[in-house]
Amino acid sequence: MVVLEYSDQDVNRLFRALADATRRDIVRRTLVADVSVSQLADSYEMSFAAVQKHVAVLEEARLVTKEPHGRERMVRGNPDRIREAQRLLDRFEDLWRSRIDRLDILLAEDDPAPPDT
Amino acid sequence: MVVLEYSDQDVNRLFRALADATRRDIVRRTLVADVSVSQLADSYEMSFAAVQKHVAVLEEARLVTKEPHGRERMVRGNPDRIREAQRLLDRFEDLWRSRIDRLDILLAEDDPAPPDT
DNA sequence: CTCTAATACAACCATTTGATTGTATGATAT
DNA sequence: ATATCATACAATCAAATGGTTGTATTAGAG
Repeated sequence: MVVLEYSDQDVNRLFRALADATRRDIVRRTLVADVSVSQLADSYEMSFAAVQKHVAVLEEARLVTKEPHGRERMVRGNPDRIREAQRLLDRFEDLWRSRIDRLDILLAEDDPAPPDT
Repeated sequence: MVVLEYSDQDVNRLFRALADATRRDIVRRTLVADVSVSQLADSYEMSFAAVQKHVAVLEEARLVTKEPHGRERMVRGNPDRIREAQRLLDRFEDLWRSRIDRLDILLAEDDPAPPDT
């Protein structure tokens, strides 16, 4: 099994990009269907340039890709990157479970019968 | 089934807290075992106050809790909150899948036989 | 009781972030 | 050919972030 490794910077960018409501909304919309930057800009109460920057942050985080289509850029959500984020969180859960497991072993050891007699 | 709702602010804090390598490391360590703030501070190349602030950010995000134990505060990772983050990401995946499903329906409709004759 | 270790908290500072406006460029439609 | 729409990008700015040092408080050790 291939365990992909991520740099701290990379993971920082990923979670940072998700830490903004407008950006999360952009990701949602572009997972459902391809949308141009200007279509996105129409939806939010901020300047075109501001939306453009949010898209750029998402692109750096690889949560979306942009594809030129004539004079507009279609923004496409990247489901793989969402899954990568999920896998990163899975590792945290694994740590927690390993703690519980070790605790169980300890309890099993000194409660009913001493092990390995 | 209960669908919990989160405010944008709450989700922002959650992902923001995860967007820092030191903080992620603190979460990992405190999921594995309870650790005091000063024990944590010893591990990182920064001041005690800086580590204290990171713990505060994690606490605000509810990724850890602090429990007084004598003169020290034990920091404990909160696995439930990790799971909440995972569930938020699941919803993004759901959107993607719904897109695929709709696409499949479209393809099924006009390819082999027209539906509903 | 006194000293010290662990924490809390305020003030400060540099950098980053999230937004703005303005200007430039490229593709389309008329 | 030209006007316009979609985008890119620079400069600017206020607020938030991530770090520092210094001071105060509190609990435990000697």
